Amino acid sequence: MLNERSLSVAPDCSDCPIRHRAVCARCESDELERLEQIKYYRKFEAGQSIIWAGDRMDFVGSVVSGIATLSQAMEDGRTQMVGLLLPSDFVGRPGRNTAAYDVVATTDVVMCCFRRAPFEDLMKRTPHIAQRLLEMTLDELDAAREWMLVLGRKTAREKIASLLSIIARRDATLNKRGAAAGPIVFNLPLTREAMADYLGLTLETVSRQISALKKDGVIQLEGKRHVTVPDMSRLMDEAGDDADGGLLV
Amino acid sequence: MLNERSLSVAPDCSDCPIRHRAVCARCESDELERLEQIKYYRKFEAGQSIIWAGDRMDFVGSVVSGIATLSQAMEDGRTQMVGLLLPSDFVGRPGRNTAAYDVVATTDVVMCCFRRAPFEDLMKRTPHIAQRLLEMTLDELDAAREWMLVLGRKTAREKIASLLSIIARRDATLNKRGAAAGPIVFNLPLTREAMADYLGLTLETVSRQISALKKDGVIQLEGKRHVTVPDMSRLMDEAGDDADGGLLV
DNA sequence: GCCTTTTGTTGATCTGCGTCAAAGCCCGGC
DNA sequence: GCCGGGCTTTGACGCAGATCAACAAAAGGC
Repeated sequence: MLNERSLSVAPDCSDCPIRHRAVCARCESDELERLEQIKYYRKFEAGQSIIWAGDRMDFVGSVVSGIATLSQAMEDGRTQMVGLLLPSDFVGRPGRNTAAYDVVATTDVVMCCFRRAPFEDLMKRTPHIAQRLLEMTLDELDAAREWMLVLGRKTAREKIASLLSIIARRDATLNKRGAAAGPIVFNLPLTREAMADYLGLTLETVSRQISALKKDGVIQLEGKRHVTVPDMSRLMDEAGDDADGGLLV
Repeated sequence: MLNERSLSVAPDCSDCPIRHRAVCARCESDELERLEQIKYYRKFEAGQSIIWAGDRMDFVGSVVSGIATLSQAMEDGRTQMVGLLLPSDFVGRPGRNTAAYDVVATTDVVMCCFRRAPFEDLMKRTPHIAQRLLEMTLDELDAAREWMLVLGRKTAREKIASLLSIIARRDATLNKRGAAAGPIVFNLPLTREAMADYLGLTLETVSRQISALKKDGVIQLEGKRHVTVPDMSRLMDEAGDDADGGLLV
C-alpha cells in the first residue's frame, strides 16, 4: 500500500544485491545471509493473477519491481481494491496458510519470495524481522484507515484528486525529486477501471471527473495516462486534505 | 477493531490479574513481571475524549473494559470512524509520538497503559511482544480492509446488515455462545450517528434502513437499542457476504 | 495495411442516498 | 408532575453518481 516508509525503502530494495531490504532493513549481515538462503524469485506478466483469495499460500514475499493490486470481490462481481503493492511492499502473512485477497499483477512484476515455514522459523530466531514487519504492517494499517476516510466520506472529485495526489507523491519520492515547487509529471499506472475499483466508483465517473479536473486546469493530460500537475497544492486542496499532513498520516 | 482474535482474547484479558494478556498472551512469567512494573490504569467516562489526533502521545495501552471509537475528521466536519476498540484492543503505536486519530470513549472505559519509552525498551528485549503485536496488527489490517469493501461497494441496507452481523457475532463470542441455531439477542453499543460515521452514511439513512430491516422481519427491535435476530443466516445474506467466511476473513 | 479488442470519453436518464425540516420518544432535573 | 435536551423516526425534495448506450481512440494480431 502507499505510504512513506515503504516508498523510502523502495529504491534501496531494487538496488540491494540480495533484494529483500524491505523485510530486513536493519538486520545484521549473518541474518541477511540466512534470509538469502531461503529466498527465490517469481516473475509475473502484466494482467496475470498472482494469487486468488482462498488459495493455499505457502510463501510470503515482497515486490521487487512492478505494481500489483490487492482486491476483494463479492459474489455478484462488485470488487474493491484494498491495496496497491509497490516495490518493497510485503505480501502474505506469517501464521496463515490461505490468501485473503486476490493479488493481480498490473504491470510485469518480480517478487522475492520465501517459503512460509522456513521464514516463520527464521522470524522466531530473528527479532529484527518481526519488528520490521510490525513497522511495515502499522504503516499499511494507517494507509488503509486513511483510505476508509476517502471511501466513506469524500466526493468523486475529491477521491480522484486524492488518488492523483498520492500517486504524484509516490512518484516524486521514488524518483528522489523532493518537494519541488515546479510542475509535477507522472504516468498513471492504473486503468480507469482499476482506479474506479480503488475509489469505490464506476469507471464512467472516474473518466468524467478526470475530464472535469482537466477542464478546470487542476491537471493537464497528454494521451490518457500522462499527467502534469501544474500546482500540487491546488490538487491537494481539491483532495480535501489538510495542506501539510496529507494522505500519509 | 472487530476481529476473531481480539474477541477471543477479551474475556481472558478482563480476568487476567495483571490485565495485559492482550499484549503478552504468550510471555513467560518474568516477562509479564517486567510489563507489570511499567503499567498503570486510566479511566474515562462515556462521551469523554481520550486523545485528539495530532496530540502528543507518550503511552500505548489496551482497553480493559468498555468501548471506544477511533475516527478521523476533515476540516469541514465530515468524520469517518476507522476502528471500534473493544476490550483487549491495542491503542497507540510504538515508534510514533503523536496520535493519528481521535479516540473517544463511547461507554465508560478503563485502559491499561504503558509509558511509551519503557514499553519500547521492553519490546526490544522481549521478542514475544513484537510478535504478538504483529499478529494483532495484521488482524486489524484485515478488518480495516474488509471494511473498505463495505464502505466502497455496499448499499446502505447491506452496510447496516454488515454492522449488525459483526456486532451480533462479537457478542456471541464474548458471551461464549457458539454458533447457536436459535435467535440472537444483543444491545447496540452505538448511537445512530456513530453507526453512520462507521458506515459512511447519514444518521437518517441509518434509521431508515434499520426500520426497513425491521419491517421485513430480518430483525426485531425492543426500544431503540435492543436487537433480536431471528435468523442469523438471513441477516448475513442481507449483508452480501459469503455464507461462511463472513466479515472476519 | 486492415480488423478486432481493449480502453477511454461523453451523453441521457434513473435512483439511492443526502439534505432540510418537523415531530416523537425517553430520561434526568427540579 | 412538568420541562428541556439528546436521541430517533419519518416525510418531502434534490442531486451526485450509477446505469445504459453509443462512439472514439489506441493497441495488438496477422
